[in-house]
Amino acid sequence: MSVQMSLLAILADAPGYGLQLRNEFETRTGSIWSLNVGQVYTTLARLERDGFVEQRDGDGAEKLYAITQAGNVRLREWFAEPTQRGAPSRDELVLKLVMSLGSGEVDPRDVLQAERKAAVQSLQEYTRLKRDADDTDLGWFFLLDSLIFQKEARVRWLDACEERLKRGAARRKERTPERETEEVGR
Amino acid sequence: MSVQMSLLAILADAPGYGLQLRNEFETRTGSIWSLNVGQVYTTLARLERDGFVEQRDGDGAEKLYAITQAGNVRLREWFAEPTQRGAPSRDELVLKLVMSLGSGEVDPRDVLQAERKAAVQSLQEYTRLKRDADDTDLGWFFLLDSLIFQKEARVRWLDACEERLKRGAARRKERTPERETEEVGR
DNA sequence: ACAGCCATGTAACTTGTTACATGATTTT
DNA sequence: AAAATCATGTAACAAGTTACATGGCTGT
Repeated sequence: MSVQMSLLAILADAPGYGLQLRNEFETRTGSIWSLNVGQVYTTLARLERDGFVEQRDGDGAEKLYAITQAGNVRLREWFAEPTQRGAPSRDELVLKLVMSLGSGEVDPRDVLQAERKAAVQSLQEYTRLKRDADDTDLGWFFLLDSLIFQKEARVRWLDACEERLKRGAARRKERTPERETEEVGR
Repeated sequence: MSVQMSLLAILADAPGYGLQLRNEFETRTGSIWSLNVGQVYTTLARLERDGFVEQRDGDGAEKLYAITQAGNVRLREWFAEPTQRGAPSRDELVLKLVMSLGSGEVDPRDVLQAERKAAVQSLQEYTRLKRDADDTDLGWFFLLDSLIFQKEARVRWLDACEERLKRGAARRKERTPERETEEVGR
């Protein structure tokens, strides 16, 4: 949905053709969310199928696309409705952790640690990007901030989980202290 | 990928059949991430195609599925690798905001506010769920915490964006104060 | 007999995604 | 002329998702 609506939003500003749209998309998102050119064409075809865009005669060989009335309505809807109403979308990391709790297959603490390492690393990367960012590019700034906020929250959550696991282990240890270092082979 | 790996993780604990897997999935995730039964079967078929699970003779009419050697390897890989390496995945809300900045079509502040309202609402919902949660169910607890942490971060981010927009508008107002309430019709 | 649940399955569709083919124009 | 770049497009696939069909078994 996101790609479709993004292209629609770009077309709402001005008609355009394939490559132009790709470039505009990458410009607006600071190239952190890249978009395969081919996908622009497949997406445009699907938007046309649904009546949200239409072709116009281009100056040269380019095929101009323009947003339709229905497309504008849809776009306004998209802007107005809050994201992700209903059930929250599945979160791969949380799923991983929850699944690792189920059995003795994998130590959940390993999952937490691997993820924490990677999270801190990308957090540094984002912070560096922000330091070098152009202050006047609001979109880029917002995007980076969002990445940073989310990653920070993730790191804090990882720490909270680890803390709780530790407390749980300690409590279990009080009762059955002799089996702590047991390891299942293979 | 997540659904496949989740089923694989469940099968790693014990062989099982379709409905059983669905139920186990929903039990582990506290039913907040529901799973259509049909999807279990399509996913199992794809896992079998890839050699990660195999069928066994069930007691009655049920078709038992079990994880294979290759499946176990894949699963361990999944647990070990941090989520989402490479480019961060596209974030619909951020995309929405960035796209709303591009033109005069939509006021970004409207986007922020619609989202903030919805975010605070679900945050309350999650907090209520956490209050009523069973303390001994670690997975459910982690899951809820993750939702809460992420939503809190989102709200803070929304506020930061709004703040920055306000500052930007004020600065613009200093220079061209007379055009503040302009609105493009249609 | 029939309502209801357990259990399996599948056809059909969506969005995202890429690898590849094709031709035109421009640069070196 | 060869290499690079612009521009369009398509075939093919993955993963998620659901609506619907089918059959068996159980309790009333």
